[in-house]
Amino acid sequence: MADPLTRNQQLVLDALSSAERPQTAYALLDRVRADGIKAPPQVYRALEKLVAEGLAHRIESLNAFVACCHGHGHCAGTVVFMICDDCGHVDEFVDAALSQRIKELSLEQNFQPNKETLEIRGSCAACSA
Amino acid sequence: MADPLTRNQQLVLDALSSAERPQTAYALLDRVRADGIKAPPQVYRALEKLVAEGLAHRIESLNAFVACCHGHGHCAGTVVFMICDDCGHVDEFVDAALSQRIKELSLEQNFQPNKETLEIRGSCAACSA
DNA sequence: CGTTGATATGTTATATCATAACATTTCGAT
DNA sequence: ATCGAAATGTTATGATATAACATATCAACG
Repeated sequence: MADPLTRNQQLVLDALSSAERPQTAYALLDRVRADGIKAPPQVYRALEKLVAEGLAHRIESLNAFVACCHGHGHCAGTVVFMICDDCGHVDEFVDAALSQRIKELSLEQNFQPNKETLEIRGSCAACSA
Repeated sequence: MADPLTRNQQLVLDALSSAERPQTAYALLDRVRADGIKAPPQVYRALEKLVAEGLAHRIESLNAFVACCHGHGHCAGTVVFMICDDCGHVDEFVDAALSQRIKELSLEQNFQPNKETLEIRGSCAACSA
């Protein structure tokens, strides 16, 4: 089910996990160059696997990636990202009511959902205080 | 409030409105070249204004744009896009319950939302039948 | 009018994000 | 040991987006 990570995948995941904020593929490349990774495809391939395994998420509105805060496996429901445009911090939630309403909406439309993206941009509690 | 559109803005909006599917900025550029628009910044500027006015939306997960199906002004609540990955069709909704839950979630976190992105990718009724 | 200031436009160049294509290596299963 | 699948390395290029600056348009004011 969850394949063990290869060297490159682990390096990219470590770089992502140790970052405070979402990282673009090229920012990650800079962080793993010292480990011998030299070109974008190597990073994108690792990210593809990490995202498929649920260990990382792509933030569409930033063209960047974050490590999944749950550390392993897939989340049960639609993942909500709250993204602070001031400090860059991202919080990740799953809300049952929200997930349920999205499922209902899809059903009403006879739409077969495959992947949902929900990103809230704004100011976090600390920055808007 | 709603400024009248300039020539370039109107050209880009027309190109977007007459398209069946989301259009990238470069696809739009191809569609308005005959009208004398020659370079990406001209398209991106027009799009920026159209999105600000609520006449168009950016689909983050596609890096593409659609004309707002309501034709004018801003939508009351979080806009939900259902995007068919088979035929490319996009439907746009606003759902009160969903919008309300997103507002509540933000409040719970003391997060000041500025912009929400909710995109559901999958197969539409026609394509999944 | 004619000037002025704000906004839009035109243009070039370049930054940033992402993948195609193909050669090589690694490694588990037989 | 060999074979095949998967991962990796590498080069090149495609696709998306914006910086920077020059020019033009146009409404408001004296």
